[in-house]
Amino acid sequence: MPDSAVAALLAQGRPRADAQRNVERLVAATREALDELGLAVTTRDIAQRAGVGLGTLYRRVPSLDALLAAILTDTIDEMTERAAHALDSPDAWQGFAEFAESYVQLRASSCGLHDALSGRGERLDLEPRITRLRRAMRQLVQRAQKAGVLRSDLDWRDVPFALATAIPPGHTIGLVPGDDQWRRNLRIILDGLRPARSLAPEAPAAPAVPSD
Amino acid sequence: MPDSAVAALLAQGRPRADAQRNVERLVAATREALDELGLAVTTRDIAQRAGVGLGTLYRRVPSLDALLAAILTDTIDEMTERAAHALDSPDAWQGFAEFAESYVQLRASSCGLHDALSGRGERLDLEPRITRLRRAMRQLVQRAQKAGVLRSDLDWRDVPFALATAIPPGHTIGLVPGDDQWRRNLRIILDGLRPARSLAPEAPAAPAVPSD
DNA sequence: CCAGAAGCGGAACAGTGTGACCCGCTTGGT
DNA sequence: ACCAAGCGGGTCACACTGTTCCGCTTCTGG
Repeated sequence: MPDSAVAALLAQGRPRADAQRNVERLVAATREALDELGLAVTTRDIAQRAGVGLGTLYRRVPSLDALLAAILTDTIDEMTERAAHALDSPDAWQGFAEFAESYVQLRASSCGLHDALSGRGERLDLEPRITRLRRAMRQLVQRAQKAGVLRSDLDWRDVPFALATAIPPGHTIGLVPGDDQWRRNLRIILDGLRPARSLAPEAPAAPAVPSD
Repeated sequence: MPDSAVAALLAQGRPRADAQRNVERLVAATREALDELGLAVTTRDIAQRAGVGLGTLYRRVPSLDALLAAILTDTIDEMTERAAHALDSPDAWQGFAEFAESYVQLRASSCGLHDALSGRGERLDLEPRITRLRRAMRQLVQRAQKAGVLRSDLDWRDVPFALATAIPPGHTIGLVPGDDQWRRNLRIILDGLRPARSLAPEAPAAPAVPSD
């Protein structure tokens, strides 16, 4: 039930057909704007994307924050479900890695979710849902550590941090991240999370290449 | 000459002693506020920290942006100098790793620098200085790759991205990052950047631990 | 087809926070 | 002791926000 919060927010008797259509547009537009703009979305951003006036937005929705909170609640709950599902995987590493991929992908593709999970947006009161997600991720990480497929010299909390940081923070030193930069970062991070593999020799190659 | 831009901005004949003192306070306060608040600093933040009125700020400084740009220019130039210095290290990996550590540390400890290098703050026209830093980092990375001490299956640009992402973006799923979280992340990332070390067996341990 | 209720758009409002300016008072240096 | 240089912070103009309101339009049931 990944849409339950939004459904609850917009519950109403029997709206007119055009009103129903506008509500759907509004929700879609909000998701879109939230993805692109993060928690800095404004009512005008949303109304414009939906091709709708401000009055229409406020007809169905008590406030902007209530709308954002409902959408984010559903998104977070969906992540939690995925984490719980990953616990069922027979392979502890594969379960973890697959979850990590979809977790990072979702965070990378939605600034709004990223903002919410990064502690911005306390005004939305999402802590209870975030707590559920955190617990599920903890189980996933600790299972992998106990199975010996994830470094045990780390606190489990280091793993969520490492995953969260796979998302590029905008540009970097003038370089524009590709849409798949999160995947490239995640590859490095997942490699770094595997148990120490003979800790490569300090300097196996030539000491320095003065050329260039 | 890491203070040249600030010095140039504030150049003046022979200010009165109290005026000179206030300018110094102002610069120190701006650095501090920039570290804590990032590019969102306001004139009031700065004046208050300096224990000075707004009028005093505008006496010496043409605009807030000019002040921020001068300070950030000097900070970026200092990073560039460190990168250039690291190129002199006889050990390509050590030179790279040491630079990486101070680079990430500086970004982690100064929101303002992090903002600037993350592409926020185009209004400040820092591109020329950022370009110099980027070039220096490229040399450092490619030297390490040629020396065989850094994975060669990565584009050099992936490395700045990986380093930039070591900085935790605020909280994560409700967990508060410690002051040294960047160091923990960096450790994972640096391990992931070393050449493939026998790519650990897929699942060396028990398939799953249903306990917990 | 039509009446009237439901719905609509967007101008308007109130609040906040910003950078920048100015001017009556204070202070340092000669 | 004089007075220019310097100071503080009240003030202005503006940008932008969430929300409300109301005259007009559109849907729908009979």
